[in-house]
Amino acid sequence: MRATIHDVAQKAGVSVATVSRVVNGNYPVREETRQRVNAAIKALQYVPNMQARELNMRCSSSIGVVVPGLYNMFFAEVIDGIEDYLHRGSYSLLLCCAKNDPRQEMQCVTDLMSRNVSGIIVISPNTEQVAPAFYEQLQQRLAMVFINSYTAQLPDVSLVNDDARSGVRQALAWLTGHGHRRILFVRGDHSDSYRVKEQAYVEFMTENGWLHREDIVSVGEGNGTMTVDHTARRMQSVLSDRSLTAVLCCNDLMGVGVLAACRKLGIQVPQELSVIGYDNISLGNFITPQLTTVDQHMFRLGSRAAELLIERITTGVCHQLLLDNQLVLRETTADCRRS
Amino acid sequence: MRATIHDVAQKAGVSVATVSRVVNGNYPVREETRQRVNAAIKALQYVPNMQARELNMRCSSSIGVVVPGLYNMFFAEVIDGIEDYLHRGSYSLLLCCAKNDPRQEMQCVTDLMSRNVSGIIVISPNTEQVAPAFYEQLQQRLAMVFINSYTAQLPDVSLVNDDARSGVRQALAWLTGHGHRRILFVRGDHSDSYRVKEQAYVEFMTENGWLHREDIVSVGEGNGTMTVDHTARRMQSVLSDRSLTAVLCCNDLMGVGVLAACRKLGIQVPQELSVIGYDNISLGNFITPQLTTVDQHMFRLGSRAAELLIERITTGVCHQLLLDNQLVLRETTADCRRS
DNA sequence: CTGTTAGCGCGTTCAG
DNA sequence: CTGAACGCGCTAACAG
Repeated sequence: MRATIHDVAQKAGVSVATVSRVVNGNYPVREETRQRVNAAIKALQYVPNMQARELNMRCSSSIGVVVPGLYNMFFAEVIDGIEDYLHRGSYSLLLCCAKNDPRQEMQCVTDLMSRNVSGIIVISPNTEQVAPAFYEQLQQRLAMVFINSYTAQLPDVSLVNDDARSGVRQALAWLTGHGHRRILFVRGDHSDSYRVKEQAYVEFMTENGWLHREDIVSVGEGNGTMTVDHTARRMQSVLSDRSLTAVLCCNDLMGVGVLAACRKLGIQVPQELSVIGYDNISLGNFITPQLTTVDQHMFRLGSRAAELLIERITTGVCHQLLLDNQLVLRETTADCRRS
Repeated sequence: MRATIHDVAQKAGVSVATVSRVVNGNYPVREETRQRVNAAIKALQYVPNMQARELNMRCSSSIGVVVPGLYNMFFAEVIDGIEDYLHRGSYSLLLCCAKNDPRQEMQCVTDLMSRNVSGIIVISPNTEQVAPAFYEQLQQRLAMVFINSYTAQLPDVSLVNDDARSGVRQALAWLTGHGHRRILFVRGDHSDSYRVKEQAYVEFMTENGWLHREDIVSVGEGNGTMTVDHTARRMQSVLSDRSLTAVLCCNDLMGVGVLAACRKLGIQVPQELSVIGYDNISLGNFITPQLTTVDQHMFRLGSRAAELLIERITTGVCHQLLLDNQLVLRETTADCRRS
């Protein structure tokens, strides 16, 4: 079937060691021999078997990435960043979808481990739901980086986090600075990041004495095919409370859902209601009115995570990064018209 | 570091062969021995090394997927379908982004090959631009499936194609059936699928004597971050030709770009101009007016491709599938108001 | 400069 | 039912 190093050696009339040397270029080889070997390689279309090489060298150049799903463009953009960085270091990327299910998330990680990846990046891990001991056991045996995980105190896991608290506060500061007081907070289930954002929301609103517990609603699954529709449907009843003048959503999919509901209910955005999303996926740019949102710089989130993973693999050092974000004002926000 | 089969054997006081047998459950092992082995496995947190196993068994349970990029949700949804199918068969997915560049596409394929994948799925391959011999050489040595490739006559490569000709004809039939005659065709560069769609367009328009060669324009890169903006900018001049009454785009990103241009130019959609996209990514549902488009059933495209790849790997048989698609009428299409 | 050899971790004969 | 030995394709000493 596929040519091996032996075939090449035989064809070139040299030993396997010599072939290995010209392939890897790590030891001197006489020019003429090199030529012969290269000719044989070309003739046989020889491609080195990494699997064998890595088995021998006790290392692996593939790394695993676990995502809840690909439906939310957020994940695609983060993966893009990861892939871009890894590719430069000639690592390769093993992708695994956890389907927003903690059980499958663990399964993915073990799968990946058995495939001998040298490290794993988990995007938005469900550390709350996953058996608490699970990641704790693993952290010493496997290099891991979590993106947007806010639960675990795992000293041997690197973290790359969007500064969700700051993002939420920026959004709320803008809204309250423009007169809004009753601000609906829209979150989803099963992700640590929703919890952290809610915390930040509660904190901010409490500080100012504006908290209404009933202004916090969940729309269920926040990253699925149905998120926009579910949100839109859920909002139809919620938004009938016309004392609300603004909405802050945990991601842009929900933001789009809110806008859809407004259209159906005849609520003018931003005149009657301001809406802010979170993430800044391109979608927000394409809709009308364009969605005001908090930019997470998803590509950077991914590439920094890849960077940290490689560092953790090669040096053992790990870091906790808190990346800044930025409120992007577009067309769904305006002064509060009511008092 | 990681426990090996030897460590387990030693701890359990048996031979490596026995451990292998209880792990794989393919040979009889005395119940008591099995228990001892399992205990050792648990104690050592032993995870079999697939890499070694597969090297030994001359097989591989990972398959490669090459995509031009992840920016267009089309690819994410196709990958979703692939991953879903593969996961059931406990295959795993090695992802590689070709960045819309034929050179990198070849690089990706060789990379993946050296990682010993047992097969590769290439989504929207650049068969035109890739060195023609490249895939031809490979087809016997590696199981391959192309998704939406319309060029190559490669007998050993399975194909899963959207019936682009039919999709384009459905769209044009609807438009012309509703009075439209001057229909702009918007395509991008560097993808075989654009060429095929253009062909179908030319064919259809010629049949009816309505072809204007100048009604075919390219917006450059069709799957990038900038596609929507580029399209929008390009359209500003193109759409000044007010004898055009409809636009057919090669994908939804371009469709959204056209809508953006219309908004800027004050062109009423669909009253003054009908717009049809292609793919049916969720985006089209979220914008206003909602985009009429041709649904490619992307998830199915992916899962069928995975299915064919597994079949090709296990039985050697390959197929060429032409999947049907469906015009989805939404809010960007209407009767032609001009004569 | 080059060839020989010993594993990397594992599954699988073949003997017991 | 179990163990010893071989080899998957490759790299890294060690000899020449």
